[in-house]
Amino acid sequence: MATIRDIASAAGVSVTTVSRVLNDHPYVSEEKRTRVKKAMESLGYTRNIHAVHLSKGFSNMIGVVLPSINLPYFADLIAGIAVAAEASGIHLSLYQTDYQPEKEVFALSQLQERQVDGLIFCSKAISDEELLGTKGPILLCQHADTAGFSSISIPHQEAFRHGMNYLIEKGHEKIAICLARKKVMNSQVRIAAYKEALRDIGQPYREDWVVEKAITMLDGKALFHKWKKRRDKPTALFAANDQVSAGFYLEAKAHGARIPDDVAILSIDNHEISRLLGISTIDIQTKEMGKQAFRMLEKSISGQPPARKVLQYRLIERSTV
Amino acid sequence: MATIRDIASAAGVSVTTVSRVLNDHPYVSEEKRTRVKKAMESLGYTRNIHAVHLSKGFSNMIGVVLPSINLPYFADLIAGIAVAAEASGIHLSLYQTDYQPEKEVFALSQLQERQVDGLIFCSKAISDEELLGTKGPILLCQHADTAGFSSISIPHQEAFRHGMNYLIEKGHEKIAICLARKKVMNSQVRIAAYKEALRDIGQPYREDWVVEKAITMLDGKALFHKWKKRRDKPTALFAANDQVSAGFYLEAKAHGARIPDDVAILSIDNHEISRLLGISTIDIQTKEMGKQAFRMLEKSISGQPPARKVLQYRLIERSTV
DNA sequence: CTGAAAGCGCTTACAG
DNA sequence: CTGAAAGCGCTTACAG
Repeated sequence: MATIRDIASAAGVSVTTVSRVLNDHPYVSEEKRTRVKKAMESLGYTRNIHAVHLSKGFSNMIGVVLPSINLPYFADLIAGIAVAAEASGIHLSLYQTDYQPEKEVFALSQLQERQVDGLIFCSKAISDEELLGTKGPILLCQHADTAGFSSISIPHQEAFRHGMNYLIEKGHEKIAICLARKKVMNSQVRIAAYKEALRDIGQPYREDWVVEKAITMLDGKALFHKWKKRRDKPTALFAANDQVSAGFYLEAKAHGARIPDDVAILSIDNHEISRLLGISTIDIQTKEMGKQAFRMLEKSISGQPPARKVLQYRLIERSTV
Repeated sequence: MATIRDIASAAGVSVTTVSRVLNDHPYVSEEKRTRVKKAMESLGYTRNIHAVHLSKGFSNMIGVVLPSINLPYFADLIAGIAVAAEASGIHLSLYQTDYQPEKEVFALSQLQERQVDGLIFCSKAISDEELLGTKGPILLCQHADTAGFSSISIPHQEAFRHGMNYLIEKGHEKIAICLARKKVMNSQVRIAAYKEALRDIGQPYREDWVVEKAITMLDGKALFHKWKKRRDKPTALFAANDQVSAGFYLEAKAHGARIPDDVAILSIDNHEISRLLGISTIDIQTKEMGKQAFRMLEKSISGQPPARKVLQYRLIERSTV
């Protein structure tokens, strides 16, 4: 492998000059520039980026931490991040955690080691303190209790409450909800909003009406059968993601249930599937959040102080409520 | 930032010893090892990975080149790659190309610069020659005409032909097909299989029965309306992906069309949605291909010669044909 | 078990 | 416009 030293001697210039040519610096005579370019050409030179990184102290690469890119929400989020990163010439390194805290800690260590210039946490299992404990630019795509790092989020509690109110206005009092994972923060605030809404209309909180691990369409499908078997049926289902409501909806239709008469469906996401099926949902601008997340991280990297941003949600009425 | 030099002097040992501790080398006395660890602890030492990379000459990172991670097929593929990479302690860097050749060329340049130790092309727009022209381990998840780099693929032509035969056996002669992008190789071989099958049953090839840019569920939905308006209707639709057939199917159902009586539907992928809707499809083991792709690339990186692998497909009969 | 020293391949003040 | 030299922070024969 040819190095800039080889190029320098082949072109009869100093390594400094070669470096200048490489970095499009001005102050290189046309003549030397061409000589250097020719030498690079004939020796098949390619820069060793690791040396550049070591020398410069950064890598133009950021890390994206997420449970799995195989879930529509995260796929959207990362698509947004990717668009913005691309525009800035920054590359993405992926850290799939599968919700395991130690994987998140690992990503943090990569930041410490300067493998990446910054980290976007699309979701997290570790505590805010652990995030704070590591120096380096971090952005969280989720509500943060602590200051000290940047965050961007949707007011999930308000949004969920809004959805509940909407269902209540439409005459529902017996409402079941579906969440992905109870322990994660977004679920916690949704449960809080749920309880609050029930209290307001004087309905009891029923543990068995809070369904967990509802993630895929197949989960939604299974849910329909559980719903059907109940004696005391909820009249509305509020799902934390469109996949679940789509599965439920399709299975319900297949078994002759009337939506929304037999059971109303509302969900969160506004993915293509909800549009296609006409499912009412709450749009949470996931891709846009990804874009803005990147830009905020970029600012942190360039030394600006932590910031917080909250995006707006929007209830989209279709035909399932 | 503390360096190993700082640690060395704080612990009263040489940098060599510090490096040995860092890399879990044997041949370090317990006593020095503890002294070094203490020093690292108290100085808050974190290794600079760029120096390691420069020194070692590799980065334990591979690049994955794909049009967009936002498409189910690629999401599956990368999920498979990620699982296998994780198991080997290798990290993933993403290159989203949006089908632009120059983005692929860029990924190639990253390989040259040793940013990544190898590259997996999940799909490609550039020619085999361009791939061959760059040294370094490359794996293509697609049929390769040329030897010189590794590849893993599904026999798409055979699979498509198999699907055509299946439809024909079921009595269909008027078959329309849907593809994502005509220019890509997979589409080309599918069109070839399509023509061949038509020739065998003495049907003319009709350009207007080859639908392009069919990618999402919404595309499928729109397609149903186009189908409905035709006088001379195909009796079967063979779509290159489950999303399209799902959109078509759902819209057909919504408008009272009978499947498969009015129009049969077959697709390729075997994603969750096809299972949910009972759509007949051809399973192409996308995730498994991702896993194996990684392992093959790993072998190339460790110096083994290029290899080719072909995976099997499987037609899954459900209720739409 | 230990360390001095060379090397990985760039960038960047500094001096001219 | 140009170059000699120091520096980025590790790893790794080599010699002991």
